Amino acid sequence: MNTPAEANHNHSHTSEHDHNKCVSEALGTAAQLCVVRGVQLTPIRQQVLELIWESHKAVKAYELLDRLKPLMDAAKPATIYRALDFLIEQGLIHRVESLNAFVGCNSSAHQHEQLLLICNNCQEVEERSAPEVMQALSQEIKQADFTVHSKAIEIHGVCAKCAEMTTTQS
Amino acid sequence: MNTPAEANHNHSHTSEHDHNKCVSEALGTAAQLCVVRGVQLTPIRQQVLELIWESHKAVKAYELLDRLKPLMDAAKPATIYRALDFLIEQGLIHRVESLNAFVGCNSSAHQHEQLLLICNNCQEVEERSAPEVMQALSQEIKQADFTVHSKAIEIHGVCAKCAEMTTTQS
DNA sequence: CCACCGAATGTTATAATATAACATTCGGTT
DNA sequence: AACCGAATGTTATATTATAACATTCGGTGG
Repeated sequence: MNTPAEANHNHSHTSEHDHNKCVSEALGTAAQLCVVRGVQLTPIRQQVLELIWESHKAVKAYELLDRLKPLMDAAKPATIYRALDFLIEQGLIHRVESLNAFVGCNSSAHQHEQLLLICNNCQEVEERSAPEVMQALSQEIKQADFTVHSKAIEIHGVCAKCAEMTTTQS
Repeated sequence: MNTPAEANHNHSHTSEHDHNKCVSEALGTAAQLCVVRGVQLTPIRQQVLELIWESHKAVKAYELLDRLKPLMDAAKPATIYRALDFLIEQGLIHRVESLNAFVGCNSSAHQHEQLLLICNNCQEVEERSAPEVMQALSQEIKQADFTVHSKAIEIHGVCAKCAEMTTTQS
């Protein structure tokens, strides 16, 4: 029932990782978590999650909308934003604040507050749990006598792959 | 020449710090830095910086626009966004990515990449240089073989002052 | 002096992102 | 069958941001 739809993703490292596995794991975990939590991963929500997972790039809401429309004629902005709200609440995706965009979360079951390494060249986002950073951060926040609700740690730059490509090719 | 305009800011800790000093220091430093760098802190830019410094809260672009209009009749969105672009380039303000808003930077002369503690209750933003965090972050980023261009580290929650108020008052 | 240049600003229009508000559907209960 | 709440449908609009071209203005060189 997890749509076959292998398809024509042209993400940059087709050769380097089994993206179908990424997707099926993400969807499988999401389904499990929702059952456990007693919340509904409806067809719309599942579809949006699947669209987000088509790549490891951050995706814009209206880009998702454009991609959803052919599949669901009734899709409107609210359709997307509601699905995104749900997926974020459930920790299944990250909102990338510095891009107003969204990306799948690999570790939705464990934790959701991670470092995001955002490549300005290929747009891919790498999550890192970075325990040392989080530890130092907790210390700092405690010193400031601040009560945390949420964290956004977003690093922009160039990923290893792109750095290599540009130094090699130029 | 640094407008006297003491005025009716109703920021939350009038009694606790000399805000006029904050403002005059910020404007003074900005003026110096711009001279040194050979860039122009024009009247518009200075005015916008001053408006941002009216409080320690993050301010929205269109809110600034509304406040600028009475002072400069020609003000339009582009007026504000251009001034903001300049101030950000010069490190004189921070863009708060998670709020699409802006706040003065206290340490424009030294460094610009800081931790922002954003109070969801009073909207005030505290900058912290957090050297241990930054150190751990550099390590982590190096391990990921990632080349940094910029960092946004934004923590949302409740500041000490607001936490005290709510526990005391309720 | 004046022709020109670049930086800043003025001006109009529109793109891109996001939410509000109310109507409808639909499965599950009473 | 009547009702309920969660999800979705639908229309409208608010909010944030940029594009594109015109104008101003201080300085520089002819």
